[in-house]
Amino acid sequence: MSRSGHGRNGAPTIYDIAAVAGVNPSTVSRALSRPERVAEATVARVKQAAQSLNYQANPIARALHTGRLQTIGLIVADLLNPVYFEVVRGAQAAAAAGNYTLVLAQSVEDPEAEMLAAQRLAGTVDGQILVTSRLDDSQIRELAEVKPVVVINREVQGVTSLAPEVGPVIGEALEHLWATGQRRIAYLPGPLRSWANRQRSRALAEAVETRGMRLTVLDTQPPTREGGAAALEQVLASGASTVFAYNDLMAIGLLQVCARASIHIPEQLGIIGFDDIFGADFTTPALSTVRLPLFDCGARALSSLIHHIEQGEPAESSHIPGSQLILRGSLASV
Amino acid sequence: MSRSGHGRNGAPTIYDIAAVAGVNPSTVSRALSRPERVAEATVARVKQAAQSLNYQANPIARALHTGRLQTIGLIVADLLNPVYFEVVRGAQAAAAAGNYTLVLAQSVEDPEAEMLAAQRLAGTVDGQILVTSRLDDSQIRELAEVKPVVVINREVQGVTSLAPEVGPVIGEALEHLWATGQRRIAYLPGPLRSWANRQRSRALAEAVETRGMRLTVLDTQPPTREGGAAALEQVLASGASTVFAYNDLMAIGLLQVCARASIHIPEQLGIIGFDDIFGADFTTPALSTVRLPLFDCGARALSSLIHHIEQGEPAESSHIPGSQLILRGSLASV
DNA sequence: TTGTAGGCGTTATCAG
DNA sequence: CTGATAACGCCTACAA
Repeated sequence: MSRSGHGRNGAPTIYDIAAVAGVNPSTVSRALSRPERVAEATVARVKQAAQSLNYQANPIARALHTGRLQTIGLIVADLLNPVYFEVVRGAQAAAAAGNYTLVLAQSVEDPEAEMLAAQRLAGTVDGQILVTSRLDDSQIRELAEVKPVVVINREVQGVTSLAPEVGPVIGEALEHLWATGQRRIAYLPGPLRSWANRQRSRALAEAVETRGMRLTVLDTQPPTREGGAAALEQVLASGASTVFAYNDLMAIGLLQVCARASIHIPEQLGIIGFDDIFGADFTTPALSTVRLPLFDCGARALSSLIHHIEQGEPAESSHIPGSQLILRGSLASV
Repeated sequence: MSRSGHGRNGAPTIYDIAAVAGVNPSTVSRALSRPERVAEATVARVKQAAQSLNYQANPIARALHTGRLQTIGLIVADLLNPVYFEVVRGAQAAAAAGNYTLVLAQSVEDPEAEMLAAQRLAGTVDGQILVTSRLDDSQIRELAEVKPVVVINREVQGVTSLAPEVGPVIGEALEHLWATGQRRIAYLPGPLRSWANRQRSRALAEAVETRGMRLTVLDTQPPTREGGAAALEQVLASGASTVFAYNDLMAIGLLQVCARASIHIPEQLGIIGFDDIFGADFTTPALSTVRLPLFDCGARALSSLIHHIEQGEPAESSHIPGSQLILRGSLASV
């Protein structure tokens, strides 16, 4: 049977190489993937032939057998949100290093779309990373039963969970505020159902308490500039001298509305956000913020996943250190 | 031969469905992919069985035969550059709509890395999109011979090329400048080898000429904030009253260094950039800029690619309309 | 060390 | 309309 003669797409196959090198196709396969089990001379001839034909192994055919395509799916809620891009970059870097390819999908902030995307992806990838997932714990576990899964910015029992560590850096921020005479803090929350919001809110409450400062938790707002701007009135009413916003977008919205209302930052009101998004230092004054180790989260998620895929056992959950307090003009300096 | 009994990974196959539904596996395949060629009753039974087994077709096995994995590769030079966000989003949206999955890769601004990524990807994807590619025309054509390719922000003979249209909007910008009394314009170029830089530079020169204004082309600078800041001296020396920067990053760098030098924007110097990147309106004054239809470019690239893949013939190259002049505080108003 | 002979899960061709 | 059966390209026992 002539199995040779180029595949559908015209690409050469191991059969073509076999013909050129004068050996059996299976020998070609071996020579290429396990050269130590083939005579040196044969390996040389095969490699030569492969080179001359410009051979590239067909990953799909390989995957059909091994079950692995060397791809990892990354699902983020919203590609527009610059916060996620550092995660993507970190993951991309680690993927390239481990010889994996990243497959990107977007959930559009919609749990159903996210589940759909995840299930579709599950067939094509060797593992998945969910960033700030909107899914239920049970849905996530369901996905994790099929293929290895790592979640970022979330904690799910039984699934490798990675999140930036925020306790220490929030403590550091409060030390700074204390040193500059601030005693009354307000927290402007984001989506109450968000795990990150709860994490930040809780850590802040704790840190404030241990220092004997006063915390006012404002009403929740959408995690956007508009949301931040909308909070102005309540911020002023709270009597707080510094506002911690759930994220930089809200902080910037608040900062800009203050400028329009001629409220001086940081003299009359200090503002600090989370994320250190791109552009956080474009504002006047530049925004102080907590920079999270998002690149590391992405990279770590990937290596955890690769570990799981290749070793067969899930990696441990952990809090990723490396959060930094970024002091800029929106907070008074010592 | 018992072909049934769940695949390697435990997932049910068409053999399992066949057993449950009491038909031949090939009938299952047909009932699922071409129901019109199978008796209604049979289709119903098969679908029922599939549902009850929670069957999901294995895309890899399908791809082995059809040669298509329903995936499209997107290679960008640098994921950190927010300019690309919109392209990615547009592509992602169109991909989802066309039932394709986006595979993302990064070239790290390095032609060799880009070629490597493209070649690796070529095996797994049905087509590729190169954004602001650093490759030679010949290398791109080489890739295009294997799988369909679309390039964005570039023009390559023989390959579908998509780029934002900039002529009209630059004309519009100059009308505005003219109306506010500006006559002497400077252009602060980005990388001279960049196709986008040449496109912008040429369109600007043409538009200035037809209006009898004066254009000074400054020395090239890196396309970063630092590059923009570094140009200050030359900007002042040029005597221009308005600077067109190659991109927003440079424009913002220039704007910020002006603030430090107490040069009033826009009274003493008008500044306008390209891209309308995230954060362009965070500055004081907010940056005027030319917003490019990047989302559309991404979406269009995808539909062109899908057309090519499914119809077998390449789509036409075109300039994508929809560029907008965004007037903010960094230019004087009429 | 190398060749033979399946098998991976699906689709497509060809009879029946 | 449905059932065999042969690819798709690669991998891997097993046999030689």
